Amino acid sequence: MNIEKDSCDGHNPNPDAIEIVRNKACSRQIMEDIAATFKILGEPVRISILHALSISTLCVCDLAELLNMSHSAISHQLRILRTARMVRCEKQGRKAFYRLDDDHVETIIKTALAHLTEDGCATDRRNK
Amino acid sequence: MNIEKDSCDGHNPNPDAIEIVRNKACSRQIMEDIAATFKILGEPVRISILHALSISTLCVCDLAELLNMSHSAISHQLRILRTARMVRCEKQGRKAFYRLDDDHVETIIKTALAHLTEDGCATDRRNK
DNA sequence: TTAATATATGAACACATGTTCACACATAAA
DNA sequence: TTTATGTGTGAACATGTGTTCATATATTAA
Repeated sequence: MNIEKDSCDGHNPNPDAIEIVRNKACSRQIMEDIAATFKILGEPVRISILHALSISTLCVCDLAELLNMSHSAISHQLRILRTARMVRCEKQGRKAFYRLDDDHVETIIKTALAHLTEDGCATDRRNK
Repeated sequence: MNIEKDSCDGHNPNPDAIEIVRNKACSRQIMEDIAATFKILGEPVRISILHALSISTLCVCDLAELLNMSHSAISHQLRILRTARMVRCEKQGRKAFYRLDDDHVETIIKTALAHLTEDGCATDRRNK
């Protein structure tokens, strides 16, 4: 099949390579789900919260104290993490104690941390 | 040490739990580096680009064709991925062929994908 | 009951960021 | 050289999002 300039005006994409990728491509929905997960992990505050909760169960005011943030801001972030099923909430009296929902998130974070620290990329990339 | 209401106006954080977390806490810089990595992975377009490049080396117009985006938009995204050392560029003539820089990123994405698909969380979470 | 505590949440604001547009730059063909 | 091709990039715009503020809800103490 001699496709050369069909859909591209002036550009010559490689139809074979494109076909190979198309056949192995995941659905757009999967891509968006993966990205949504990473987007939630893409805020330092949320990473700090998850890291703290991986060490100990904490309530909102513990986290506010630890991260030097307002209770409102912490609560907003916890809501996002709750909706994403990354943390779980258990009420005791008027306090709400949070902990990680499962081990998956911690695994992902540790993988990324290993990626950043093992080969010294963290400092290199900071100076770009 | 009877710390009870020193720095918190009206709230009673648990000083023991906070101390435990503080002792194991990573630096803020590490948190920001981790979050920065995830933030880059937090866009569907970039995930799609990385996924495509994990299958085959591709040039800008291949990616534009595949993802149905403008060459400019693709180029902008590739710049971000280049700066983060997630993709590498090799020029051949007037074309620029891109591929993944190393295996770390692919590993992280596959971990997240496994996390989303293994227990059917992807569909559950979409309906929140 | 009333007052205080602990958390949750909607609105508004400020800021960050992805795409588009225009154009610049580099390379190959004519 | 001129022309076409392939990519890179700055500016502007629109959109998304995190924090603050105010307020609401729920629980405990007095």
